[in-house]
Amino acid sequence: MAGIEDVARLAGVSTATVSRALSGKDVVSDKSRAKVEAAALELGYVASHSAYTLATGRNRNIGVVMPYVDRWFFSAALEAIESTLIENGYDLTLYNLSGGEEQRGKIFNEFLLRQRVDAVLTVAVHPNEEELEQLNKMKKPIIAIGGQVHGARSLAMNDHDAGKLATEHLISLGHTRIANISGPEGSDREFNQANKRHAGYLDAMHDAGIEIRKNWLGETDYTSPGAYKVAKQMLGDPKNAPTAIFCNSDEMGFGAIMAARDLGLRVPQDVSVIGIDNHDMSDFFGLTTLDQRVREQGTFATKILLELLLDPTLESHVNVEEETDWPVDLIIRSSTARPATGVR
Amino acid sequence: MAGIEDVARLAGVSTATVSRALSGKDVVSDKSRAKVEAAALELGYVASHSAYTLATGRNRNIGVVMPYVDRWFFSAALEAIESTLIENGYDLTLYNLSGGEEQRGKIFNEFLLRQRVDAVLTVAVHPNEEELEQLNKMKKPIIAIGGQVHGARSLAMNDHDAGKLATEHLISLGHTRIANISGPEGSDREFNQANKRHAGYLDAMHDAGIEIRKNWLGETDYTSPGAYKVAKQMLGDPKNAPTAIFCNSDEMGFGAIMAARDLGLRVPQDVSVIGIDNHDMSDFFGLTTLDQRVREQGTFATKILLELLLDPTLESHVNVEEETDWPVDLIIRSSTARPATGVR
DNA sequence: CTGAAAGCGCTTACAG
DNA sequence: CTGAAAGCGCTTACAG
Repeated sequence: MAGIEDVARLAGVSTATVSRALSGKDVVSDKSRAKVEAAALELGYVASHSAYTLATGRNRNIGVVMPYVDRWFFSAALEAIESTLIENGYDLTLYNLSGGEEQRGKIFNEFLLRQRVDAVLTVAVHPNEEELEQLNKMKKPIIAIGGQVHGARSLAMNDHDAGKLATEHLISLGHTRIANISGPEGSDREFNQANKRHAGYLDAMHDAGIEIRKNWLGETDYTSPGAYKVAKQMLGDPKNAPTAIFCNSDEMGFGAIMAARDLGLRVPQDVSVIGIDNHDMSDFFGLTTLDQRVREQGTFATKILLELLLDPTLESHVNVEEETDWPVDLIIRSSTARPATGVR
Repeated sequence: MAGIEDVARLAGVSTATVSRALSGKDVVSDKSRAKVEAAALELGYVASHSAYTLATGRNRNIGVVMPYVDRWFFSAALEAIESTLIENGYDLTLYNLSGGEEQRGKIFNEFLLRQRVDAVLTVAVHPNEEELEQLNKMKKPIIAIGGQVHGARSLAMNDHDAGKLATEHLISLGHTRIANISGPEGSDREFNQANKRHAGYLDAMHDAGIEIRKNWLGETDYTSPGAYKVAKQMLGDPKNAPTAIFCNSDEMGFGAIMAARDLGLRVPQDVSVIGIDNHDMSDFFGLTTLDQRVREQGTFATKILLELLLDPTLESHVNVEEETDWPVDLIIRSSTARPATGVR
């Protein structure tokens, strides 16, 4: 590999001039610049990144931390983040927390401290105080999407309001027998959005003066098979079957739709189903949902981070608490409709 | 951030001793080691990575290149690769090619040449000769999964044989009216496994002496909605409807199953469906498939790469062509069965 | 077993 | 506009 010395020699200038000409952010005569560019091209010169980093303290690299990468929300966010970074000349170093506590500790106490990243973007990860402090000590800005982080910038939809809105959609259609399939409580790997969405459901029902029956409250993991099982139980109940189900996520919604079908119930004539996410498969299932535009969320957060890194006064406000509510769009498809009158 | 000098001062030794004690691969007296470790712990010292890299030429970082990250196969592979790397103290830098030719050029001609990665793992990406040569010039080993790469190590299932096996499963059940839904030809972003799987289907049919009708040959992108549309056309044909469909991927299989159901056909009584992948949702759909154990593939390839990097004689055989066939398992679920006799 | 010092390959005040 | 040189923070022959 050709080094800066080789280029300097071939161009007949000093390494300082090569550096200045190639970086473009310092004054160099047109003649020198041309010579340097020609030499660099001829030698196929690309500046060594570690030397650049050691000299400048800048990495042009962002660390992305997420609890999973093989689930839709996370991979979609990752795709958008990565594309935005590449466009801006940045690398992306991926850390996933799927390896349990030990792996998590390694990532926060070792990997992120090697000064390999200029900033950290977390997706639905809740760093604890100690972890946050580590990052703060290094003066690395952090931004979170998919959930709020205390003491840092974050960008997320309002889970409570989303749960409420989804439920209100069903109520406005005339449903009163509305169930909710919610997620597991307090997992370490994720924000507890399950409870918030569920709370929104409870509020909407309360505001509408609807009493909730016990069998309308389902809980399972965020998967289709989980929701399938729960929905079948709910819908098969001879006395208390709901006419509509609000699922905490679209993947759960798919399960509910399949459960209804397998019971011979028509969606939406017999059962309405609404989810949250706007998963890539939701259109295929005809699932009404709240679009949280996860890719845009990823792009937006990345751009904020990139701008932050350009700010020369960053030092003074590396991490400030700043919660931005990310708006959601209600997308009506073919899985929700007025309940059949008088039936069931 | 504390540097090596701070640790040396606190421990009362030279920086050389600190380096040796912490790396553990050189002889240091127990006493010195203890002092150094205590000092490092007290100061929260973590070696700067760029300095390490500049001094040693090693990055402890692997570049992973894939055409998508938000599709199941890729995100599942990524998850496995990342976990394996973290366990071994390596970072993962992600490059996705979704931004088109320009982005691809940037990645191969700039990012990968910054000497930021020790090796490259490609997933279903076919570097062209020029790209491969660049990588070779840098003496960076490359390993590919999800498709063969000429001039490098690769690990992939045999797409032709997989297509043949899937078709033979249907034939062995007694089907003769077997359709294939294949992928689009020659996409730049992927290996052309579509044609290979399709060729396997053709061979199996030929070997069994079954003549193929024109409407049994479907082609669409690798998605559920695409396959749904194609399958509906096939199954609705009053004269030539198949009794079984081999789909090039599981996601296509989901579409075919849904299409059959929407036509009032029962799976597998009226129509059998088989896919390839063993997608996370396949169990839920009851889809018979060929499991290509993508996560294991990712882990396996990563370990090969890691071992390669430990080999002191690597220089002499950085990239040699070495194609390993990755075995697949036929997983029979509830979407395939003998055709109903005499019906239709 | 240990330390002084060179060197990795850049960038950037500093001086001209 | 340009060059000589210091410096970024490590590792590792080399000598003792």
